[in-house]
Amino acid sequence: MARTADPSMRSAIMQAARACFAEKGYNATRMNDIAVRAGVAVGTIYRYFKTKEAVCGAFADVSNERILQESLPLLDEGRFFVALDRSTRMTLQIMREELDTYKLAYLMIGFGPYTDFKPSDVSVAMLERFSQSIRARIATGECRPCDPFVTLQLVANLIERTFVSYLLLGAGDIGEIEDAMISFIQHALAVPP
Amino acid sequence: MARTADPSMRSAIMQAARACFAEKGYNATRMNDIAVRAGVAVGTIYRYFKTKEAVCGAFADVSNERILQESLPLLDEGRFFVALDRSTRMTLQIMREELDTYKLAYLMIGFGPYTDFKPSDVSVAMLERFSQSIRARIATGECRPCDPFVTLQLVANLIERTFVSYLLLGAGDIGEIEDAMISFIQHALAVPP
Amino acid sequence: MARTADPSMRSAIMQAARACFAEKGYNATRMNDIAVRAGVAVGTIYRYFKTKEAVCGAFADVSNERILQESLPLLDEGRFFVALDRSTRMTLQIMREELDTYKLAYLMIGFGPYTDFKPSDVSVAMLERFSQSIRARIATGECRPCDPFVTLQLVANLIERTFVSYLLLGAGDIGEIEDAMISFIQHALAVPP
Amino acid sequence: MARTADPSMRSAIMQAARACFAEKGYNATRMNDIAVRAGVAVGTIYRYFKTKEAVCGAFADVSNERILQESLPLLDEGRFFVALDRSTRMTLQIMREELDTYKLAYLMIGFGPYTDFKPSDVSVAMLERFSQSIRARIATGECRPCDPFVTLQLVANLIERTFVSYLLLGAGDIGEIEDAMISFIQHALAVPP
DNA sequence: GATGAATGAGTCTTCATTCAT
DNA sequence: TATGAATGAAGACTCATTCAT
Repeated sequence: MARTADPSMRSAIMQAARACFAEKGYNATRMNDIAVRAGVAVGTIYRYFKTKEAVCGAFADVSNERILQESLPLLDEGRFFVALDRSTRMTLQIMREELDTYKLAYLMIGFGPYTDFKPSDVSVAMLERFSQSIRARIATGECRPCDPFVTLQLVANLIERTFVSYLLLGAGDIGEIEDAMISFIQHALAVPP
Repeated sequence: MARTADPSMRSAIMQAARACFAEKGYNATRMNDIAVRAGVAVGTIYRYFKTKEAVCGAFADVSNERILQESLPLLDEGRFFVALDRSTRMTLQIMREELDTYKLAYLMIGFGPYTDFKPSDVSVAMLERFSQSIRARIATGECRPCDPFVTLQLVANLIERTFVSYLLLGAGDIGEIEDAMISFIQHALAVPP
Repeated sequence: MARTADPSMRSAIMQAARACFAEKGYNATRMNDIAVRAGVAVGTIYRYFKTKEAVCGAFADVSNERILQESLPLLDEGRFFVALDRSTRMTLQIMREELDTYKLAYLMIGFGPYTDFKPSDVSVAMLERFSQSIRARIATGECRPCDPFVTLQLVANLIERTFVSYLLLGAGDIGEIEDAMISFIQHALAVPP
Repeated sequence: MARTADPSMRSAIMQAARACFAEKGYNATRMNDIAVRAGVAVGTIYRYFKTKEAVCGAFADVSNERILQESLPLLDEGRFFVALDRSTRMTLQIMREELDTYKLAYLMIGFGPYTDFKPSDVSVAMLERFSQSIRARIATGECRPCDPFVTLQLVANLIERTFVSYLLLGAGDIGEIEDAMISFIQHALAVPP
């Protein structure tokens, strides 16, 4: 048999690409940069991705899995007003840790004609899972009546854009306005205690 | 060299560039595309802009002047709860009309290393002007106590990101969630009537 | 290294290569195409041939054996005028059946610097064998006096080039001009009956 | 006005390309080789030709104009038997002088899938012009009855292929068999004097 | 000043070849 | 021995920029 295909190679290349794109942007990243960083030859990248664009495109459904797994449960625990606080903080924490992923996602917005960009299924799934949590809180009267799906989009937009302003676009340390943002969300959603 | 002679030609080139960038993205736009659209020769662009990046950079201070002129006054008129509604709707309307401008602003995010991007002075000026309006509402007790500047950033982020999702990224017609967003903002800021 | 082990594999590879080259030309044929067609792995080709050029080079002595075996005897049978007809028709028939072989031979002409191409020994041998046949016909007075070797080259050139025009280059069905060609050769060589 | 387009540049590039292709073959010729030989930059070639293949393709209707202008008239002068001699010698002389052109034409045969190759209009036109000459000779009884168009194809094939064997493929000096070829053609066509 | 033909450095991509398994 | 994943040199092509007119 031949040298066996290393199943981790595709993701190793993606990880290298993510780092390069996040560091220098799509344009300034050379296929060779990715290859060097991944510790493979240029040609190898092309066994796994048809073009440079395809490498970037592979990040389209960048996973929000961690937010789903770690932030969501917090939304169900304890009083809603407090749960919003905890869940939001955890979300920001995860985003901070996955900085490159979010840099990349934003990078991709500017990447081509906008029509190419579609919110990934994962995000929609995430919103739907969160929706159930909100629905329950509405039922208990802790959350003001609203369309949970739409409202969660608004919250997600708010968090994401603020995160981007601060951590990606260098407006400062997000910690400075974290409290204000949480308070904003709490008042927008929760019936004050 | 730059800012030479005919200032109307400079802005004609910028307008052509904005349209091209918005249509195809920065990467896919050729200097020649801009030239053709502007009805000039490629060489001419170089009398007004040093490089292609410089053409894009000229949009950095993309004007929020209309929002300042048209949305802000509405925030001061009538009851705060209602004023928020009117002002937000007007803001969205302006953004809809200036679609290319916002496309471009988002395009620039993905443009290069993120550190290059700085929120424009105009935006800061805008937030400061709005802040005074909020401060007055806090004084009258119509707005819950908060740091006006930070809070307005949050509102701006929420509106902008939601606008982008819907109008630029094609998630649907923003009209569908306009009411929900306004309600969200009202509850986040205003002491309910 | 070369001519290793299984000789049937070597010829299987050559057959696959011939088909590929004839179909797509030398340039457009990938080593992988040949491998797939031969049902072996790319690496295997390299156990039998040092390089891609070597695969092509192996066709240099493309066999004219069939023409020798099947067309030549016809040239000796019966009256020369008629023999020319039968022998030429048989030659064309064989060429038709060995289309790929001739495609390949022509392909090789365009292959590299022309100096690389040498008429194969087999062809020379063929011409020499035919020469004897012609010499005999000159002796009987059926063929006009000429240098048999040179004259046969001319006949071969005529047949080959015409065959190529019609069957390879798609000028039409060679049957349309087969009679004219035979008549042409008959008049050029034979003393009319 | 800008630097004016040099109308001779396209043909200068083609001439350089012809020389390179004839010298090293299509494969071994680099776009840069052509550029250097033509005394232009690589990019300039691409203003006149879309691809490397296109440069080669531009030779498809390589002109037989000289043969038409210089060999044809000889076919009408004097007795047919002699005219065939003179016309053929002139044709070979022209081909000798236009060696690169013919090298290229043969090179192109091996270039791609054969179906792409079409005899150029010029060639067909040439055959048709020659046909009239032959028709006249048939009328006078100097040429044996035949389909002039088809027969001329045969003659052209014979000359071309023999020329290629000798001058391009290095079988020797065509002068060695020139007499034999002319005699061959004379007997094939002309009623002996 | 305006033009647009020419430039050529820079990069993505290909694919013959190698070699660990 | 056969395999085919990995390699990386090599080259076609692009396109921002220049500059002769």
